[in-house]
Amino acid sequence: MSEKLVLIDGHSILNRAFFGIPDLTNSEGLHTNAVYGFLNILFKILEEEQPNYLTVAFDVSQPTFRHKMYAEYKGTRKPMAEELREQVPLMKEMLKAMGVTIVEKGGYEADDILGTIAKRSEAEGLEVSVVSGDRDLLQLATDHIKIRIPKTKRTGTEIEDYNTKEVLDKYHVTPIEFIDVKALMGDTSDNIPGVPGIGEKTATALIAQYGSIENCYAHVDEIKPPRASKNLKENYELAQMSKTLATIEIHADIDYDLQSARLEQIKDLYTEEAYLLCKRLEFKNMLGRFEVDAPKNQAEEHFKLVTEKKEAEKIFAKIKGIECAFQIIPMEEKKDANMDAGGQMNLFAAPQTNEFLGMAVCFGEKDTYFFKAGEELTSSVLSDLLTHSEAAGYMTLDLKPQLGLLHMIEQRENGCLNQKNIFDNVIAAYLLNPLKNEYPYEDIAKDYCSLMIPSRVDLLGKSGYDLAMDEKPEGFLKTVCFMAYTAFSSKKAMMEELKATGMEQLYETIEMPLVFTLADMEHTGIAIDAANLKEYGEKLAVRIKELETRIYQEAGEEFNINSPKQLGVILFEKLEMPYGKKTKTGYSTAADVLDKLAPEYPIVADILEYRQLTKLKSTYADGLANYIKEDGRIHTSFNQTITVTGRLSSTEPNLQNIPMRIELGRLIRKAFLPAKGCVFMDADYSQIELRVLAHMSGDEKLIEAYREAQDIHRITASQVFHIPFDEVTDLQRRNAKAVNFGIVYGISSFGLSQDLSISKKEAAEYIERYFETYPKIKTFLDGLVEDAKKNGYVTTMFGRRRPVPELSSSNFMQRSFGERVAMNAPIQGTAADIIKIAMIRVHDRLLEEHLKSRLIITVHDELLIETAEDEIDRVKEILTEGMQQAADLKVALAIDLHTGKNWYEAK
DNA sequence: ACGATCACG
DNA sequence: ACGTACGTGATCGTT
Repeated sequence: MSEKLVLIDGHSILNRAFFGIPDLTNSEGLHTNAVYGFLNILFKILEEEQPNYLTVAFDVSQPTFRHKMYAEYKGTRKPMAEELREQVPLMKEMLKAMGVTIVEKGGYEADDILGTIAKRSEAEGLEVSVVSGDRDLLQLATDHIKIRIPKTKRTGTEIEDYNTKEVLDKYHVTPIEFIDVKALMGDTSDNIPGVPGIGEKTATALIAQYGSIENCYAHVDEIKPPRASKNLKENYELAQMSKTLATIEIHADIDYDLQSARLEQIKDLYTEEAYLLCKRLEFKNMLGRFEVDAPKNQAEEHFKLVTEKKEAEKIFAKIKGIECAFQIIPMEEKKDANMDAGGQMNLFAAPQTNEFLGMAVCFGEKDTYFFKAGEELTSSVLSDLLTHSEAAGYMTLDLKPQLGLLHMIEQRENGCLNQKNIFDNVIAAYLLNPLKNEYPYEDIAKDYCSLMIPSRVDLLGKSGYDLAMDEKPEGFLKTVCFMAYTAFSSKKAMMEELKATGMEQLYETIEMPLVFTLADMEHTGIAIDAANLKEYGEKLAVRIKELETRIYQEAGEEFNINSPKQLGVILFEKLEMPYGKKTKTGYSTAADVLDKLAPEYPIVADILEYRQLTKLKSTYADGLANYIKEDGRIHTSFNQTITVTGRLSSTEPNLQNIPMRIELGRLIRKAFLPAKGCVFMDADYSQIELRVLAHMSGDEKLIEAYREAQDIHRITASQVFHIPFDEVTDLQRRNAKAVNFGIVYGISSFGLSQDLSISKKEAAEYIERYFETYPKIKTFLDGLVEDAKKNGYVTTMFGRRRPVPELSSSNFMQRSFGERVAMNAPIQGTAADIIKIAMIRVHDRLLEEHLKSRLIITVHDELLIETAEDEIDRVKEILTEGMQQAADLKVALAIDLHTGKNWYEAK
């Protein structure tokens, strides 16, 4: 069998990948989508073809001969998008790292290089595949040269293949004739002028009949229709030039050594260099290909396993007076002491004494230990050893879940390990770059120590830690040791970076203390009346059943109402309702679309109610019940490193989106109860974001407005529309309120017009009047966008940063998004900073005064305290003062405070 | 795994 | 001409 060569049109495939794959950016801000897409196509082709040779051709950036000819004819090509341009050198670097032969030569386009190499190689008896996104290359197709055109589809990449036969079938001309077709019809994207008035149809017909442009002219008077004949006669030179432009050079003067392009096996591409580059570009799922080749890290040689208590004590004694990193992996599910795997009682099982599987400790380049929890050296013993080790300072990755295991919940101190001397590298990494979704240890090691270390997935695969401990003890040990090693090694650089970016204070006085506050809140949890929840769910079920029956009747058939796809077909095809919007996948059935149809079609109103009720039942009534623990309470997780603005988020379950706006949903809050002898005390900031805006912009009129009126939206309306306060209509107030919201979101006339159902022009007028009334707000917001453009980030009052990479995008939509983000982030972020300060103060105060009351929930601008009945007055003072004095603004930080015997009443 | 939808601030 | 308000998470259906 003959040998195989794969030739790739570098720029063309890069280009295709760039437009086919949504924007990807690594944490350095490098755009990487094109490189990523290119590699995917490359690997797919290689795996399919298993070629013996591989070569990639690139254009050189200077204008080429063919290009120049056309440039004289009509301007120049459109410049390449910046996000793509920066990926060209990156792509070449990647290919070089993989040892792939790259051919490029000034004066030639990639087409010419591909054509020349393809023809030469064919002559030498090879099977050639040319991979390109460009149909121009079809002229090269023969029985031994296959043109492969990848298409990015939703289902993945599909490749169209063309040999002579496929070209004939699809275009009704031979590959050589294809040149002439192209020359006649022209191609704007390829800068081929073509003959005016001749399109694809005529060109194909002419060439199919006459075989070439030259022969067309030989018979030009026979040609029909006469219009085509006339056009041809008048544009002879243009046709000639087009043909030259369309013809790919196959005798280019290039040096190409086939043997140096040899590829023994695909695995040869997975070099260490390429691995490192993939890591840098953060192509995580690409790394799987490199399995065996992950380079070893020096530190790994010094990881030691310790199981003896005596030895452990000796090692912990060494930590005194120096810094030490520790890392515990909590058990994913607490194993019940007396149950066996099947959940049966097992009276003979040893009692479960270990709360965690082991602890890694690192206090030097050559001192990383893994202490495996066992019978004598229990997790509790390990905790004590650590907390009494008298280190000068500690570091760890993701402290919060470890605090309980170290017996530090609700205790401000435990031995010498106290909250003042712990550094959490993940929290620091989040502050330094809040854009990432996760902060795995290998990223921290890479970003702050330039260390390349194997990731958890490299070492353990995708299995959970618990399983890994049993199945891959080696990998488990290494993972935890690498985490401690990373925490130890990166602290210094991270601390310096925090100082350099002005976030040291934010880190030390807000984020770190908050870790302890949140741990306490999660630990306390909130009580739920399961019976109440169940009853509520049953009530919903009855009504849902009714609605279901009616909807099926009205539709004339049964279908899945929860499927937007099926619902779309029923409403817009079967029942022929006018559809408003469309989504990528079909008709939109979103609430705002259905709202407009509801008055006319009873079925739509029923569907809306059905949606509402099933949402309440599945997410809240049934959903929350699954999270009730043995203590009758729900313990949510407050995540501190998720949002880009500095807010917290809540998961498993999310207690920050419990229904409120609609009465029926709001009733769920009656199932949230205070402990016996307690009431709920709930306080929320009144328009904190608008107040922050007033302060940060320094706009006197808005500040003044806050000093005198309770109803800020009404006074805004009065000032913007120049009417007396008492004469503001409800509509005017509603409009003013929408504008106030819009301002905080980074206003756009389109967004406001959508919200108020008015024209874009009217919305623009509102905004203009608003800015006339409060001129400093406009100056402030414009300044934020300017800052963001200049620095690449914006900051909150307390120094929190939000990078805004979208502002440098060449895409209008992305850039506009960047502008809105630049306006919103400092406001939303400052509000988040403020409530965090309040939380810490309130929480700490409750502990200092040894009160029984506990802070248990936060919802962005709201705090909920489970308050002992005999402490109500004092807690009210603490909460009020804690929230109002959290920041010193030019306007007061007003709060609304309520108490009640459940969350419904307290809010 | 991802999009559509909808709950909250 | 482009085509959107800012920030989240859970559930469901579809791929």
